[in-house]
Amino acid sequence: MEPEFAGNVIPLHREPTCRRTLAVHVSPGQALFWEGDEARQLFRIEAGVVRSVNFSSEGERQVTGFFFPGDVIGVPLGGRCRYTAEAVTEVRYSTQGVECWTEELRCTQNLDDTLFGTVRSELEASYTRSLLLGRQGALARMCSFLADVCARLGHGDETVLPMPQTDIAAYLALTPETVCRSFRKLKDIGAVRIEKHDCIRVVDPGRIMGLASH
Amino acid sequence: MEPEFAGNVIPLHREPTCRRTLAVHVSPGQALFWEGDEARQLFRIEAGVVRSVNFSSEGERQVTGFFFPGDVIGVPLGGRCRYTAEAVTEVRYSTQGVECWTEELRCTQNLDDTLFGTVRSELEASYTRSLLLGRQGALARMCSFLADVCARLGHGDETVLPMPQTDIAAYLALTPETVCRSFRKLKDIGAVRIEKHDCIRVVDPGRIMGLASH
DNA sequence: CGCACAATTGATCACGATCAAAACCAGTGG
DNA sequence: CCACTGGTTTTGATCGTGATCAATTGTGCG
Repeated sequence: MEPEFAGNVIPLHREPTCRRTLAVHVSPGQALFWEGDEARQLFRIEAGVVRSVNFSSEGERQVTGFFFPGDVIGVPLGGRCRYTAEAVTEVRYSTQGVECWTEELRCTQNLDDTLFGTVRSELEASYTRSLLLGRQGALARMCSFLADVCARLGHGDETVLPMPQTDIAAYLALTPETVCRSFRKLKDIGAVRIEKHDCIRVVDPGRIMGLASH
Repeated sequence: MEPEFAGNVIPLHREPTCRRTLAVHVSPGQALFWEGDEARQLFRIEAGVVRSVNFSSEGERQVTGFFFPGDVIGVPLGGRCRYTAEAVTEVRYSTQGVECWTEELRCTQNLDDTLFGTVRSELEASYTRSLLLGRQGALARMCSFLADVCARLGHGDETVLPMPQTDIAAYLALTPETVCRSFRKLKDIGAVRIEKHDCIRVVDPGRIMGLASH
């Protein structure tokens, strides 16, 4: 696209030519992009929680990942979005054109940071869930999940889960009933506290991690 | 040609400076690399089947993916190998240093092909398994898996499964017994044929795909 | 208040895990 | 060629967990 670099050379360390869109807002339930869309931009989550959702051919819904502030999603692997990204909470995000990103890739010195720093969110997501669902036992899955979320949010010792139990169920391939009952067990042990029916606080991550190993 | 690019430009379409190692062989059960190793090279599978294996903290074994000729594995996401790669059958592969790969990335015109063409194998692997394990019902999981393997191997209509049932079980988070019984059902239906106790042939992919949707 | 939806609790049931044992197969050595 | 061994597959019987069905409570919101 740049006329001054004809044919076979490209600049190194050039300033990015396109800029980042700041402060876009979406409300809970709304989508940032849809499965099958052409992937034209990267989405960087600035605030809030996003879930990735996939529908099987039969209309069966799966939540395949959760994304938090700092995560970058929408990487064009194969040119298309592989899932629908929905806001779980109120969300603020910024976007960046893919051309801009690939250009950055070319210009950067340290590919490892630029490339995998941004792509990592999505990759870790399927990787993590794949391992999670490999565990058998509802409680073990729950605890692995909770440990992971606490680690990623990193709000010190106590963490309030930012997503509803139905989403957790869809993510762990369990029913809402089973998720609820598992939370009850954890409450009885004293690993979590359930305040206001909707707001679950993890108070003993250590205990959780112990149960995760089963 | 070379000296005129001083400082801030690099040539495009330059010939790679490092070459590919050809024709390395490993026998069934042997590892190409280990989980936790520093990722120093890419492995391109030329012949045979490779499985990726992860051990949880408790020593629980999970097969997280299968890789076939043409697939490239060992991409340094985060600098380290995230799994152990074991040969399922007799395997022939070639390697390429990561520096060489990142250099290619810089030189290439079409990032999409170069970058995601090589990285895709691993990504698709966790992505696919994540969705697979999300399905409930042993038979649905089995059939989704079989459909996927047939599609990737693409040996026309009939496909002979190149991995033992124990590996399939570890991949689908099922027991060998359950996998065996599922195969029996598929045999009774006429979707697969079991020849020689060890060698399973998929004869009706259409039927399989129907059952996959459940 | 009334509506819609998430969370909760209980009762029942089915599926897949588990335990146990036999059959099958490949490789090795007598 | 046959006996022996180790690993995978197969089959059967039992058990436990999580799905399912059903109903109530809780919660946010117009």
